Amino acid sequence: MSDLKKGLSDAVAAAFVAAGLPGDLGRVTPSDRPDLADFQCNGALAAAKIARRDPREIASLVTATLANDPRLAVAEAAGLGFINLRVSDAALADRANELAADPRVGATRVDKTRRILVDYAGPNVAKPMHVGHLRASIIGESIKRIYRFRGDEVLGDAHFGDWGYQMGLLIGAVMDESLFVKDLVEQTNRRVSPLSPTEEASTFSALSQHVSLEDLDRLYPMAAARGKEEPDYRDRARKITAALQTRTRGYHLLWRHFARVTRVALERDFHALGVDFDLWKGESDVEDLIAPMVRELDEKGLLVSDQGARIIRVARQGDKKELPPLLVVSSEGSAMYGTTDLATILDRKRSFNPHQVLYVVDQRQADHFEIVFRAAYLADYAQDGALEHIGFGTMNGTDGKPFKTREGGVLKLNDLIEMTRSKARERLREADLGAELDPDTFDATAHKVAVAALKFADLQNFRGTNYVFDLDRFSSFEGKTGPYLLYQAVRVKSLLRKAEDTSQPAARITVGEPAERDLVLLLDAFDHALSEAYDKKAPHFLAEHAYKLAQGFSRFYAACPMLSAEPGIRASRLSLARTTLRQLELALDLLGISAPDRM
RNA sequence: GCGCCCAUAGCUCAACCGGAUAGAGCAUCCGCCUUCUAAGCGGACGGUUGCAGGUUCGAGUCCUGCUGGGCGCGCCA
Repeated sequence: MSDLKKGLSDAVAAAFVAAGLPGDLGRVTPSDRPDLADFQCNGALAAAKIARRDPREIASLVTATLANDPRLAVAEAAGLGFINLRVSDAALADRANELAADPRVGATRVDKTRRILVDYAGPNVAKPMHVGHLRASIIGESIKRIYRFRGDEVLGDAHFGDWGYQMGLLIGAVMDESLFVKDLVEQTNRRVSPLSPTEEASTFSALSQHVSLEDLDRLYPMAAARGKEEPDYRDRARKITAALQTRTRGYHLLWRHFARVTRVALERDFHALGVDFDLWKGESDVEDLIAPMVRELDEKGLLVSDQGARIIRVARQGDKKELPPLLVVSSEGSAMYGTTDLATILDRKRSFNPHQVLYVVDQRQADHFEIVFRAAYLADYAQDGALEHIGFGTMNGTDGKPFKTREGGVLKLNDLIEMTRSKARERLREADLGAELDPDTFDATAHKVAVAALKFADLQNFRGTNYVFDLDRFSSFEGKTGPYLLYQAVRVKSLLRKAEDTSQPAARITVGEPAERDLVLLLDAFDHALSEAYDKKAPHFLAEHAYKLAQGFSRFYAACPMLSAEPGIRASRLSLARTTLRQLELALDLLGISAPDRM
């Protein structure tokens, strides 16, 4: 099944070929002039250039061929050589019925399934998520869903920051604070035999009594600050880190506890945001790969000694800018974050062998990824071009500077969500919506509204640009917002409930009113928006579509009464409304947004 | 200093390999609830697409230069 755009493009292409011109000139796009046409083709203008002929003449030639096409009510040459196409109501109705019968509501699949790994969010042990994690989570989740829905085999990996110096800092800080933990860890450190599973379980349970996520939240910033100030404190943390890396039992056990409590809380928070990962591969998971990897890189002749460190040079002839090398081993003998990234690429090649890895990470890391990717290609850990950095802009406050709280601190993600949720509750009460809902449902609804507000505000912008985060604007819930989209979905649901004919077999859709035409044309444009979002790794194409669809529905809703219409019209319109709802909810789902039943 | 990104309506953002009259939302103003949820719908106002050149029948889009802003530039991640 293909959309009208594609079907008409084929027809126009054939007409160009019949006129002795290249078929790819037949590309059809939605019309810039809805008053004149539904679709247009500008190929005659381009043809005029290459064939040195009059564009109007070519356009007339093409439209003459198209005159017999039963799908077209109008095919005419206009202006300088535009080809204007208007689809017949019957063809539009056919397309609408096709969509109504399609479980995917018009969305096609990719021709060839690939294995795709999406690396996004990147939460850290013991560090609460802040607004900076929001974009990565939102965009990454949507890209993951879009790729999966289009037919690829996709894994989403949280890329958990669970290793390194900060772990040493934290272990030290926790032991300072709790004598119990200190004793437990030191005792375990001295053990020669591994703990049995039952011993492990009871130790974890004991640790849970003494070290909570709140403790970690509180201790980490303190420890990080002391590490900067006090050399002794820093040295101890380094020693603990080294001991952790050699699996010293007590440290390792405590570290596993950190990772556990953090991950449980993070998964809960992510899930509330509609963000779920298939993998929680941590930096620690590739720790064992690093030493052999370094040996192998050395054998491949890629490692170079420089200023006491071991590096891979990645600069190429013709680079505009001289890229720094990848630092594989520091002069102190430790692995750098680029080393871990490289080892992760190797690990993924072995475990999943992805055709493509998408790194949904802040744009500022562009150089870093370029360096790591080049090193990976040199080492043959990935096929040239298989690694792609999907950069996004920073989230700024209304002053245009990176988002900060009023006190100048970093806003925790949970606080942000709670602020949005409370605005949503307030707004629901004001509008006297959801008054009949029980308290639990009311809260769940407010939560959905809040998530929609946050996510849509982000996803309506192209990911590459910075954007201004303005909670007041987002939570006003008027205009182009997530709640608007939910509201339209809820209106359809309410309508269908009232119609009480959800069990009735889908009625034949007919098209007559302008609002009906426009709505069907919008429904038809879904696959294109989805493909664009897929190809460009840019969910905003889909967000834009969802918004236009909601808007189109709202116009239709205002212009075309359903429940009071005569039976044939009523059934047709209800079927159209139902199809719209399905596509709208599908698009929202691909954005990571879900609509309540009532609000 | 070198490099990357950005600059579109008062504000926040779109614009499908270069095409007709550059579109939405907010804000402002005017209309529309005895009928399906007014978080809605219709309408008005609002633009020399940062500046200057160039390529082209045609440029927000491509090229060059400039101005202004953001970011990055090996032993933190």
